[in-house]
Amino acid sequence: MLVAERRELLLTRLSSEGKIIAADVARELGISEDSIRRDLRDLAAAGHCQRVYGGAVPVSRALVDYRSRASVEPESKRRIAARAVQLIKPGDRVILDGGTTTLAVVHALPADLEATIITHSPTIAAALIEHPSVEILLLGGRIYKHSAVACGAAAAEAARAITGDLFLLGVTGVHAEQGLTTGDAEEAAMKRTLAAQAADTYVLASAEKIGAVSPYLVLTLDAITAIITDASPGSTALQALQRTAPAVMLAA
Amino acid sequence: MLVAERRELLLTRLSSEGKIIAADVARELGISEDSIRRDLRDLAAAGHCQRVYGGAVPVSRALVDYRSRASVEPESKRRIAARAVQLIKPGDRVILDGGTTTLAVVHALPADLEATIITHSPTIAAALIEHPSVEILLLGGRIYKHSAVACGAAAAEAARAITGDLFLLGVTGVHAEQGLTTGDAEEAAMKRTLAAQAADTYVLASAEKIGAVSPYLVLTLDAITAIITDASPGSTALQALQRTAPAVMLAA
DNA sequence: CGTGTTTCTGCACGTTTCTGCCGTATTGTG
DNA sequence: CACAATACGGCAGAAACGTGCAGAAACACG
Repeated sequence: MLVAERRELLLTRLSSEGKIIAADVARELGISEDSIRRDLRDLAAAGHCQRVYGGAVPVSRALVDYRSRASVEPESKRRIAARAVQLIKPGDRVILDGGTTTLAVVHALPADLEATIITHSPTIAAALIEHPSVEILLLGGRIYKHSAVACGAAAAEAARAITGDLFLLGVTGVHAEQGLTTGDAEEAAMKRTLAAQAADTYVLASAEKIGAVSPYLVLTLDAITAIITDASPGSTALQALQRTAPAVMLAA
Repeated sequence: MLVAERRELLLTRLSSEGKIIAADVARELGISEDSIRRDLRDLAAAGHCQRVYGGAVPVSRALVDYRSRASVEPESKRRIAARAVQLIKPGDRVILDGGTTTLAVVHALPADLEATIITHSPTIAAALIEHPSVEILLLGGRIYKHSAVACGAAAAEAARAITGDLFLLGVTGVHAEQGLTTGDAEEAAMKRTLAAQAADTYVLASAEKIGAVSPYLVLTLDAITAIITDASPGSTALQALQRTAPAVMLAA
């Protein structure tokens, strides 16, 4: 059996059964687990599957990436947020995406900043209420509990009624070829709509998002202004990105 | 079964049932409670759920925690909220006003309630995200910081696009002659607009609001269906109200 | 055909992760 | 306060992982 053939079989099996258990496949095919592990490692590197302990699962489930998320310390989000805040000029209309990274942006805003923050996240809006000077514009609609933001037709319509100077976007995957991706289709559409309303779009992505791919495309890399990340400059995923992305801003 | 698979199952179960009981899951899956506890601990560390004694509940993406905050709410608000919740029938479209009393209503909602909650308060919406089954419709607009709700032209327009079966209204003054009053003109107008969209309007007012008057009129008493309060039946203010108001429901 | 190179494969070894158990501490309940 | 349920940390065995290595197969090229 050819290697390529075997790997194809792995992918087929992955989509049909929703998972791969390395030990099982190795026994069925009569080859060592080492080879299967090597296959899975390569497939994962190519973005075709997600490696987990004992085997692999489809990328579509990558949103539950426990190991990497467990290692996400608030410190990295705080650094990224601090860098993002520097982009905001007094009087700007800032469109702020939902998510924990953008929530960190709220906490990083200078107390005397006079700007308008536009968001479709009730969580972000609720946090902003305590800020003394920013104006808050809330985009309404049906709340998707999965992502805790307003999505759908009503939210998109509300979004198209406004414009912003910059959009601070959060995604779960930033990949040199696959572009910006996230785990929910409606959410992806909403992010795209918001990006269309802003003069500049900045992506906020902590290190573990760099090189990752989620199921739904938000935007291609050429549609954004820059990526703000804390990924280490030496990482291969970041270097690949720097050859494709318009700009990469490193958060010290 | 893969570890990742099991943890995914836990999250699925968490969102579908609103909670996880470690002992139950351990028995069903035929593994030790220790492993489940370890899973829940890691998931909690990754921000996917919140650990509680005996298992886990959905994570608080909101500033206010769905459950724990309920324990620090004044007993009076809890009682009023409990009474108000009884008015909601499965499938209802409930318009929920902003404020601490209506926030207590969120915490008093049964976990299995299937209803649509419509609100112009980001705080209310953020708290509702924790609820396993209700649908949330957020009315957007400019956020007024003193009242922490969306008001103004855009919010009113969004409100006129929806209808509700009942409106749970919070005010700062309930007076036999002066009617229902509040402290902000824009806020009063928004409450009036919401009342117009609902078949029934119920006022939630703790004892100290009964007999009080604030600067801006929201509605006259004949425009509402009933008042829910915990005021003592003997108080003169309540007795005066009972001669004028359509109905007064006492929260035991 | 011969030879040097690359790729694939299995094995061995040390490391990491997972799991169940046990003793102890903590929490909830009456 | 007492009792039961639950949580936590440490421990040891098992399973899975990554890596380096060497042999085998496939390949490229003169």
